[in-house]
Amino acid sequence: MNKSENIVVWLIEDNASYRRSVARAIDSEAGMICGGAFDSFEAAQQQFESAGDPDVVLLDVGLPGMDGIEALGEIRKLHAAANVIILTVFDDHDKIFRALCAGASGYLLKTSKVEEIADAIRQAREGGAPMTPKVASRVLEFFSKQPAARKKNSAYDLTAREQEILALMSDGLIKKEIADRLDISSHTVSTHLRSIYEKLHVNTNTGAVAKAIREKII
Amino acid sequence: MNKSENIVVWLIEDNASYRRSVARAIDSEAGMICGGAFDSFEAAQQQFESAGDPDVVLLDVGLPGMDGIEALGEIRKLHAAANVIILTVFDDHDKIFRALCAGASGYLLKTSKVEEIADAIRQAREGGAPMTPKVASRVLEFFSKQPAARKKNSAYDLTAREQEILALMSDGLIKKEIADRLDISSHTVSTHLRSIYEKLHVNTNTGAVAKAIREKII
DNA sequence: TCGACAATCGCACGATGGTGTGAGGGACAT
DNA sequence: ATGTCCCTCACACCATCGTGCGATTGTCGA
Repeated sequence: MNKSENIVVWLIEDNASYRRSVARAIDSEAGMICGGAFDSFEAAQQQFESAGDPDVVLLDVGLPGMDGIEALGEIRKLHAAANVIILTVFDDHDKIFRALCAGASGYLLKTSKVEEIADAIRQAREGGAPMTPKVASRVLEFFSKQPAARKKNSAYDLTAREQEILALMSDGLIKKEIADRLDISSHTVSTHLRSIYEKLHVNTNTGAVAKAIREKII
Repeated sequence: MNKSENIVVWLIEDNASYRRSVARAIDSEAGMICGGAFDSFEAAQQQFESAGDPDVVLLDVGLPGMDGIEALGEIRKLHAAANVIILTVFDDHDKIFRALCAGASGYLLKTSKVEEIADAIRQAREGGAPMTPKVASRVLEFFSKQPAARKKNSAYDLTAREQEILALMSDGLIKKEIADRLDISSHTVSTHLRSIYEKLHVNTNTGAVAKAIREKII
């Protein structure tokens, strides 16, 4: 966050009048300030060093030039701490899905009232996921189409702790890191892994990870 | 929706005092009414015919008796039109994920203020997905771990040999076994793995295997 | 012809992992 | 109360791995 209490918001939007309108709405809101308004990602990019760091970026994914989703990826790389909220007219499944996968913190349609944008910015800073109802329903739809809500654990009878450790190892962590993360001894991790290997009928870390991911145990 | 303008809310929650507190908050809110407050799903079930139909159901997944997620499924079957909002103390990944897959319209933690519950009910009726920030961040996390978007499609530029070795390691083979299988020296396997790790930006065998499988490189 | 690169092989070091063996405490059901 | 899990921790031995530092081939395009 910023040293001041204000949330610094950047706006990347090619439509000049809409951009001004949103920028004004943000500035008139207490607790936040529009620190930059750009008509393309490239324009914003040049300011990333000179103009301080944004807390929140409002991004249109229908930008000319670079594809909006790629821009999102770039922003995330340049600025992992910033929350990126998509603000666009597109509500198709693919754009929404790709944006969320690329690390968007929220997804608003331009049908939203400008006053609601301020709320969304605050929500995003609190770890929330501000979404227009229409977008939210598509996200829920995605989950409800997920098959079977994941059955227990495919007959391997892993305990909760074992699954936890297996999951961490499948993220590439080594024993010591897992031990630190769970705040237990690395010897204990070894003991759990021993049980996991036995239950999965493998005898290497790679074998366990492969089986875990392939059979969707984790 | 109901013929009246009021949103009819049912509450299934075993803690009596919390139940009363929430019921009161709903009734005191304009535009909605608590049409039923039950301490278990079974109790609610008996009223499903006699007591009219709820528009929204607030459901605790930590109920005694039937598992909350199963109850959610039952409610969805008996009442496809109702929005079910989970209201619980549990914020673990598994419960959230299973609830959303089972068709929940929202997921609130009991740390929420009772006043926020009314907002959530309205959001749900508008097709939104009311979620406590903590829950929302877990949902986002889920998407950001989806490989779909970041697949520039094998943008990792692995050579054929590297892919071959990565595939074998993802089957649980160790270096020596891979060397034997390919009829090359284990040192050579080491060299290839070195390149693989560099290209995938990992530094452990498990990390490489996890990335390989999840991003469908192999 | 020359450089870039893939594929092969080697050695050595320290770090990490797998496994045998052992143990204590807590939760829970018979 | 007794036994059965689960989780926890410990030590030791050896295998395996990650990596820095080499090296020699062959292919392929510039």
